[in-house]
Amino acid sequence: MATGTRDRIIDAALALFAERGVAAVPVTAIEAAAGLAAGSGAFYRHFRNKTELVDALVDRELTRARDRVPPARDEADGNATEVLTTRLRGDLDFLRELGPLIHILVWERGRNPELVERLRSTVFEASIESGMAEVLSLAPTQAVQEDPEAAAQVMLSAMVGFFLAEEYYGRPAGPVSADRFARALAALLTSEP
Amino acid sequence: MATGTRDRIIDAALALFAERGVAAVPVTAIEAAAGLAAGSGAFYRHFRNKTELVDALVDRELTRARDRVPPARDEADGNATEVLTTRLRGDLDFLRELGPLIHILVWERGRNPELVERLRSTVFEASIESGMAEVLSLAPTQAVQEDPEAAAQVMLSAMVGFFLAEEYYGRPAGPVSADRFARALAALLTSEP
DNA sequence: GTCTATATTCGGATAGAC
DNA sequence: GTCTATCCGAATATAGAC
Repeated sequence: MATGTRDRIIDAALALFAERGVAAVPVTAIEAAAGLAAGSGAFYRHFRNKTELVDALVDRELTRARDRVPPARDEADGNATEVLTTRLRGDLDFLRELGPLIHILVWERGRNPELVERLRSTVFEASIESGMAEVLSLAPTQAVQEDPEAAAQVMLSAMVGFFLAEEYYGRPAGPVSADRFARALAALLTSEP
Repeated sequence: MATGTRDRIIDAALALFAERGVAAVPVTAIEAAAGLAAGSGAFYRHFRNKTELVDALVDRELTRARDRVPPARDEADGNATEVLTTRLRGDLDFLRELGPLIHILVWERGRNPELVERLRSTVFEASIESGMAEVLSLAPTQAVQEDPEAAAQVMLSAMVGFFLAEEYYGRPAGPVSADRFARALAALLTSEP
């Protein structure tokens, strides 16, 4: 049950941090959400302090993100635009899974630079790289081939921007649904002169 | 000098909030940064409390953003891709000016829903609308014409995503500079089948 | 309007019983 | 491992002199 409590604390903290921010969540609130008595020091039997909890939490979630199996691709359907649209929708779902971690990054930036750097090098650079391969194989248009790396970053940036707008404003932020958005982005990437 | 101090407090708070987050900045630090004695209650002669300061600050910055004169356009140079590239670089500079306000939005979300809604309806919707007009006049390609609203949101999302990556990771986040990014996005939007 | 000083509340963290 | 009780430091906010 010892390890069980530790994980329950991490789960509770993840939800609270994503919602309110790390600094704004007192340890007492974490204890309460984890089923411990608020104000008892029970938390401190599992973590030296709040900082150590954040580190452990990020470790766990980053590992989960890395080990996530990409969903199987239906390679055999439709034209390039359709295939890319489907992939982009899947990527948006992945971003949503990553959401809490992203929010914590946002709140911890400045206070925890090496956390930020880990996320950047682990997730961001890998996304650019795989995005570049994806876009080159599915949308080898002239605009893409001129600078595939930049095209991949446009794709990634658009996805992240849309996701964040959806998260920070009540969803949907604008008149465009996730479906329409993915389709428009795919169409732009695959439109051949 | 009374109003002068009030504005100095807002200036100081804007910088501190953008850097560390609202919750993490004590009133004493704002006083110090505004040239008042830290720990003196001098702050409270100008604002009832920190919440009221945040409201006043957002009011001021939102008004500034609304009243900002868009930089004059050199209408007469180059092809559509070049013109759009230049515009996008200008928009990125505008986003950088808006940066502190965006960071505060990010930190206050959840604690201050009507602030978020004001920013969404004031800035976000206006950006979609003007972006749609822009993209239709400069890049009336087939992909854009099929769903101009979605294309505008792709453009806006990509800009915001790039800007945030630049801000939250040390700049530049990836191997792609702002110039390369703007050019690639413009090329994608204007590439005609 | 700004200062010194202070009352108060709250969050972080520890001690020791069970 | 979790509880009750408690200490300490930091942050909000006020009182009253200048």
